[in-house]
Amino acid sequence: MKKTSNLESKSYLDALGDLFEPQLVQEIADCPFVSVPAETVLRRADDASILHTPLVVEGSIKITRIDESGKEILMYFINENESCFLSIAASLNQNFSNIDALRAVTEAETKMFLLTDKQILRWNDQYKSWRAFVAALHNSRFVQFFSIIDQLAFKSVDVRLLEKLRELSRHDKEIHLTHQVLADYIGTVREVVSRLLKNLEATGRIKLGRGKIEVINL
Amino acid sequence: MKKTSNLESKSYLDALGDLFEPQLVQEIADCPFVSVPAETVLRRADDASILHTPLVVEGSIKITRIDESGKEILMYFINENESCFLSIAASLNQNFSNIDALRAVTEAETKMFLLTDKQILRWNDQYKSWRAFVAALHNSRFVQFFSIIDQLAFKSVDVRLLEKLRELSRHDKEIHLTHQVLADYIGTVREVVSRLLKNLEATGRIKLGRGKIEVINL
DNA sequence: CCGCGTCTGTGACAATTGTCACAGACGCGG
DNA sequence: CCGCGTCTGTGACAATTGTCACAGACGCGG
Repeated sequence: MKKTSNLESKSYLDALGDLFEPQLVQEIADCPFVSVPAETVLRRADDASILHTPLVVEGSIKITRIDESGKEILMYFINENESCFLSIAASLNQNFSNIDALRAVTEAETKMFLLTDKQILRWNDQYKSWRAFVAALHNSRFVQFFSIIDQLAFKSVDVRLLEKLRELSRHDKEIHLTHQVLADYIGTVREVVSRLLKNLEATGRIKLGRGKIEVINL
Repeated sequence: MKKTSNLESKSYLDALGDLFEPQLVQEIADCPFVSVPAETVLRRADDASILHTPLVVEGSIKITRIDESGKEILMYFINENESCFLSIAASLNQNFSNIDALRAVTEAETKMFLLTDKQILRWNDQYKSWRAFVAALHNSRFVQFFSIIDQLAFKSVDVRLLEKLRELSRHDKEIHLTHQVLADYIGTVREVVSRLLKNLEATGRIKLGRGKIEVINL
């Protein structure tokens, strides 16, 4: 985690101007700005301490839930111009019941401002744009959680995999993920994913390579 | 749905005084106050329209999610001094992506004030106590959603049933629910619940009756 | 171009969970 | 106290999903 120059953060602040009042952008400018390499573990599953709330301006952070046995499932990503709704919730609620067993890892090189509890609490009273930002963030997460619950409660593993592949292939027909990661995304095990993918390949709907899946027609 | 007298709502307003500023309580007092009998369907799964946001002061509303095939799973309850986080979210976000396939049914006779979008939007800017209320509501739902996802992703049906029984028996050792309702709570089918309950009875951990389960030792 | 860590493939199998089809028990309401 | 709707019990079975064990392929880094 390296602190970078004020100069570098400048362009990101311009982009934040679309979200926040100038005065709030100014306050954000005074926050620590850090850049974190890809694949950095920001929070281990067994470590409930978060010191700062990240406001991500480039890259993304993958948040997964892990149970005692080590089984894992994807919860959501914190993308550009998003923040961590959980640490915001913790900041706004003194008696917040903390959620643990969450793991946070950067997907790519990720740049973010670090906010403190005090700031978040004050901004929530002071800035309408901040409240709108938090409300939108909550919405986005709620929608995702509904979707996860739907998938787990109602869809079989093969459908979950299919829909995940469709989602992933929306931007790029070539998906660069291992079967293990894909299994964690949908809450199953690698062997099952390998088998199902092999089926899809046999029917010509995808093409498999090491560490990648080429989507033909799903 | 019958409108009741201002007199009846009075005592509930006193209780709301613990949550909200006097001025906000006054505003709530001017909202329509209704009483709804038990087992009333407030919102069908296929009906996405909600006209008002309820602020429940007595009773509770069960919110379940239903998929196309009719399979159902319990999401959460709106209890006393709680509101519907989804319709609040919809009120606060013009571009809110609406969640459908949700069903709302009163569990008992339920009394509530009905709030409008406009009020919720204004209160959010105007009253700190309202913002705290909404934040606490969101927290509570997020915690519940995490728990549901955990259960579905990591726990087998028998464990889910066991934990649900433990939860339900916390207040009363006699649980008054049918196997079907219990199955919907944990996202499985009646036959499975019947079988698992029979096993628990065989090992002397519960006692079964028609429409009730007596918890001995779980 | 060798070696080794990672990733993928696959068979055999077990366990879990859901489906179907029915029987019978319960108890409310007349 | 009869009838009927609802609730529960259960067997037989199928399908899905996960487990284990292992083989082999890939490709990076020296």
